[in-house]
Amino acid sequence: MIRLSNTNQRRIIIEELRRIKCHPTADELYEIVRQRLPSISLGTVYRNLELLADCGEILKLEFAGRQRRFDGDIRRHCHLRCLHCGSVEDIRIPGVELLERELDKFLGGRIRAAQLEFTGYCRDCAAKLGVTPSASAGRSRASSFMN
Amino acid sequence: MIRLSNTNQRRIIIEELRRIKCHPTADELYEIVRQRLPSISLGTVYRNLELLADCGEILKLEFAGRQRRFDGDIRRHCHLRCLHCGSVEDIRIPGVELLERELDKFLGGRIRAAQLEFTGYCRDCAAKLGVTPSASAGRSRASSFMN
DNA sequence: GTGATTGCAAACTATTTGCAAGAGA
DNA sequence: TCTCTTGCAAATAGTTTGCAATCAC
Repeated sequence: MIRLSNTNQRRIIIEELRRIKCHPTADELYEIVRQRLPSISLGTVYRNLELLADCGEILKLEFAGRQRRFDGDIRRHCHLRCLHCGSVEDIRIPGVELLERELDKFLGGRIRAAQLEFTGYCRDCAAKLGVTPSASAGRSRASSFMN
Repeated sequence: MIRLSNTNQRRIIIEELRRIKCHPTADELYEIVRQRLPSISLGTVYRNLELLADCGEILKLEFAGRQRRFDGDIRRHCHLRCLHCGSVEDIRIPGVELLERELDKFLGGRIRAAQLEFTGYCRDCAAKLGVTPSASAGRSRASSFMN
């Protein structure tokens, strides 16, 4: 694994990405980091996010929308992408660990990773738009994990 | 559902996308369509692909930060995205139907869709790069579906 | 005829890159 | 010291948009 030198910029980028619980785009993170390091440039943020993702320090989320997003939490978990605002939310679904273990069995050879992704509505948009579990009735299990 | 008028450009775009079995980008499809309709513009291809995806006639494959791809086959299936060349390949994995049925149980409420995506190497790149099933040994099931 | 669609070109957005100056080991 | 990294700005890549002309119904 590549050893990255410990610059102020890089350290603060990691710190802020780990601290916030959302999944910011490069420019969102740039604005956040700028509050601690006003002279940092957007290019530096992009370069570091790329490097850090290559090293496995952070996660690059490419499945979603137009803009790339980043996640400071590299533990395996699922994401829900909002169809309305494009945000990405961590999602815990009971029983999904079993599915993931099944998925892992497919890894090997040409396949290096498998991911489980969900699309729907984030908490905020669901509330604003009046999305309710009854919107797709008949799938009663759904309501058990949505809150 | 929106009713789209039947223009020559639109018809040929759908026909060609359904005919080819890969997952072209807008400009790849533009080049293909141009062989039948030399005066078509790239903008028209973009506009139609967007509309057709909105209508559910085709599938839009979005990977943030890279090029969008389109799929004329809207039946449920998995994709393998190549880490080397960025191409997207349909992938058939025995047993995946069971996983998908399990995934469907999560749908409802805020969650509208679940998808299973794989990353790794396409057939061509795997051959070129010498990627072999033994690359991640110990996961013996893997070789059973890779060819 | 009227609204939808087209070709063209310019605009826009996200991301990457070249380069000289500066920081880290 | 010497390489890696930074800030800046320009470049690039992919996509979207405005507009006048044209087409489908």
